[in-house]
Amino acid sequence: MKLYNTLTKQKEEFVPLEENKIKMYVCGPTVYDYIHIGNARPYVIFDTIRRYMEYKGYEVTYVQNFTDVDDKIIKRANEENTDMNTISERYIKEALTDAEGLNVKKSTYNPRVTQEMDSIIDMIQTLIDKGNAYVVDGSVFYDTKSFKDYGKLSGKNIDELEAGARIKVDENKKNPMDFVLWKPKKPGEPFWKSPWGDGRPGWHIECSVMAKKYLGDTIDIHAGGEDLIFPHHENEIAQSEAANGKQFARYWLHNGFINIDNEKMSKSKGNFFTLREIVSEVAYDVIRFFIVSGHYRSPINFSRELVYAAGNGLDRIKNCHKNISFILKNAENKDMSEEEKTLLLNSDKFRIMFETAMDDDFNTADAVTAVFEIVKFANVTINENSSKAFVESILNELESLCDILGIKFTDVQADPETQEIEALIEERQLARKNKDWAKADKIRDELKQRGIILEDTPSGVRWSRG
RNA sequence: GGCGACAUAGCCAAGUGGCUAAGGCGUGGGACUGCAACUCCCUGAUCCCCAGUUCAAAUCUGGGUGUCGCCUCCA
Repeated sequence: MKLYNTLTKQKEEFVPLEENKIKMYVCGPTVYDYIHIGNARPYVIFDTIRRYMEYKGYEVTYVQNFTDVDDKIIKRANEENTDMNTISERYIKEALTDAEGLNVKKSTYNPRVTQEMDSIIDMIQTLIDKGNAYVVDGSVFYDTKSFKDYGKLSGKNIDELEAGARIKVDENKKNPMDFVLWKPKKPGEPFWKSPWGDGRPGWHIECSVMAKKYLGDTIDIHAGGEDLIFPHHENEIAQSEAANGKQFARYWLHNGFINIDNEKMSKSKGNFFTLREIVSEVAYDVIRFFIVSGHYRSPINFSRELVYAAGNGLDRIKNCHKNISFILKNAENKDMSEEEKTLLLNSDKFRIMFETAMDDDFNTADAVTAVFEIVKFANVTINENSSKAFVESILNELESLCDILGIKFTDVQADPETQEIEALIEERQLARKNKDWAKADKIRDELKQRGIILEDTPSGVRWSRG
């Protein structure tokens, strides 16, 4: 398994620290609103990577934080005349709902900044003790000059950064590139007690702390959006490696951005969408399929047209699953024919194709192609005369690979409505037998009004909720 | 200004030296169907431009053009 490591800027063979175990940390959202469409990409991509690693037999400890202390959350709380916790609780819940909708597996841990204050204060104190941080008037700053590897992830040179610094310089800083670890409280804002006075932590320290607490000093994989490379991840390295005296993360993975109609999504451009807004028009699984259809490091463009095209492609996969599931129900329990045995032997190539793609830096676009190849294979080879064992085998293969990509298939469950629908289908079949096309079409149209799609096949009527 | 990414069919998107350049969406034609739907068959590329390296280049090198990102606590 090879993956592209931002730290070394090349694809490397993946070797975990501990055999068969993977410690993975993914930077999570700041919970001041519903997660946006851009947040959906790391959710889906790193979940897919996790699923693939688990499929390969690794035991993955997956940590994704929630940033629940932040200016934006405080601002939102003030706007709604409530407190920060109310806002963050609400949007953590909503983010988890969206994650579930996207079929993202639950994290092993979802730590929150507000619940890790003691550990945060401890690490800041360690940095001060080691001479990597300094206190000025209730603020604590990281001294970037004290960490000789500063810039190794982003490829930036600290002197050039200073020369080109466009940020307004805090006069308390020794150095423009120094960043805040602890900031003093402001009137009306939430605060915690610390040795340097009441205040709250800076943004970067939280991830260093939570990664250490839940995964240890050195972790296998640290992931997030590409915009986090600098300064967030660069600063995490500076904090963790200075405090712990060990390498922080062995592999750094970064996903590319989602653009909207070829433009960067931003509130000022008015092209900012929450996932919830999108989902009112396009299903979660279509969004997920859209995301895995491209390579995770490339930018992808989001537009109505492209998402609908992805939805059509996904329908092709779902139709295949529906069709062969339907055939399986009535398939004869007989020995596989010689032809089927030969075909089945050949079908191994799809799994190999899939794994080859995923082993090469998680090339989900090619993995999707492998799925389409199975779909084609199934559509061509499976029919009403196929043996049960053969159909079952292909179905399992399809489900297994789709599961890694997080594509799930919902069965038509037996419910109170089902009986009625099936009675109507019976009635229509009778009408068709009598060549009463008008009546048959009327029933089909009525069911369609209710979102029920009928399809006549050689082995009976197949129906589904559209 | 500093650092970096990308440019493949109408659209999306793999492929990083070597058979006829994957796959999907869409278009058009055909088969199947009572009509549909699903499905199947057929249909598509001077690989941004120029020069170079090589027996061989979409793939490597140089130059050009174009698009974009980070350097602003935005994934």
